Amino acid sequence: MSEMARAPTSLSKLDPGRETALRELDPLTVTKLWDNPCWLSFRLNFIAFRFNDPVYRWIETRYGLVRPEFVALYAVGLKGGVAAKNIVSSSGLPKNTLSRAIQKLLQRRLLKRETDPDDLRSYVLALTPAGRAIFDETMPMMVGQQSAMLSVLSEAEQKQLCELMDKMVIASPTWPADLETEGTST
Amino acid sequence: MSEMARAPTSLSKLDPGRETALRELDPLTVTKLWDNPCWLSFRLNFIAFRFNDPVYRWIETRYGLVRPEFVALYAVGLKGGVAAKNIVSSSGLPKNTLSRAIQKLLQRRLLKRETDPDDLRSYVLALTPAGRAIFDETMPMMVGQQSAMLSVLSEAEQKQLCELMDKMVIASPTWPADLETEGTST
DNA sequence: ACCGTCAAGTTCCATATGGAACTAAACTGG
DNA sequence: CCAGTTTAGTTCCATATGGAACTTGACGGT
Repeated sequence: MSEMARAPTSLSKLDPGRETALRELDPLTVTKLWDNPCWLSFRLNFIAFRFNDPVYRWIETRYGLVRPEFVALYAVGLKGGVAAKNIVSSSGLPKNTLSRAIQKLLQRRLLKRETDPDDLRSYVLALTPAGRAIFDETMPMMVGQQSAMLSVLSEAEQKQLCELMDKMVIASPTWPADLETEGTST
Repeated sequence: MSEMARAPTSLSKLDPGRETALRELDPLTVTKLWDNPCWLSFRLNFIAFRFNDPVYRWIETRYGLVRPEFVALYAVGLKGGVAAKNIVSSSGLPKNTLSRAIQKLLQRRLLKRETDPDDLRSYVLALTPAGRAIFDETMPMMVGQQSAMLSVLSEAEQKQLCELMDKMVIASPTWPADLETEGTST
């Protein structure tokens, strides 16, 4: 009961040089890192937040694009010809939120679309030159932030990290997407 | 210009057995994984979402606790005696959102607090037995989801992943938190 | 001891968000 | 080829969200 599970990396194993850096972190953060049975979730959310927060703030102040809008623009930038449903299922954002985001991008002429001849309910999306310009301008900033965050890892470690996360994403279709009320009894 | 950076793991290197699982993923997801200069961000957000979404839905339907409320409850459960500011800085949620969440938990007698004698502006938080009960019930479910997600990795790989993310979190105080308008010119 | 600055939490308010109902098109099968 | 069901995208509406201003207490210098 009072014996709480720990993350696979316990604090004691880290070289003491790092402990200086630790003083920068809130004590609760330290607990969430090393005295937390849910170590994965915390690390994911923490690191993702440190990327998303500055990046999306920059984009919003610079272009007036709110997060779901930029998600849509970025997705279309990566792969032209996609439909809203693809962006929904790859981003996890609700479809009405994305619908609105796309409307806004259409109004601002950053995106254009035409009905998909194979499915008249659906639209094929593409960036306008103005949209492409934003995509091209934001990319270096995002890559820069990513590099800064990864700079503490060696090349080999970065590759490892990428591969480990790959495996997880690939396995993701097998994960439970709904937890109903199972498990707690017994 | 049309030559786009790729993630450290290119698709071709993966054993073809996995390609079956890939068919489950939206084509745009596949692009975001392997034709995306920002591979880190996408993987982080994707995996985090696959954890957060089912877990928080379960908690909300079962206990009527919304996400920031559970974040607060979980934080106090991990480390009693913390203050709201600690939860703010470890979670990244805005402080007014957490203020409200804590109010709600106080009303529902899941949390109690008393003014910190050392700083009269601040409160020391603790779980009530009812709050502790929820904490104890949710933990196995969360750990279960985590295990399911990690099950594709070997023990050694899980440890690696944890350590790599550790390094990043520890280095996080050195990352830029604000991107101002620098970089894009030259 | 006093004044300016900063920090912890709260309150206000405009707006983003997401569930649910809706429209229109596409499959399904008798 | 016509009901019944599913899917893409939109609209409605109640509510969560987060920026900014505010209150009260701490802290630093003179």
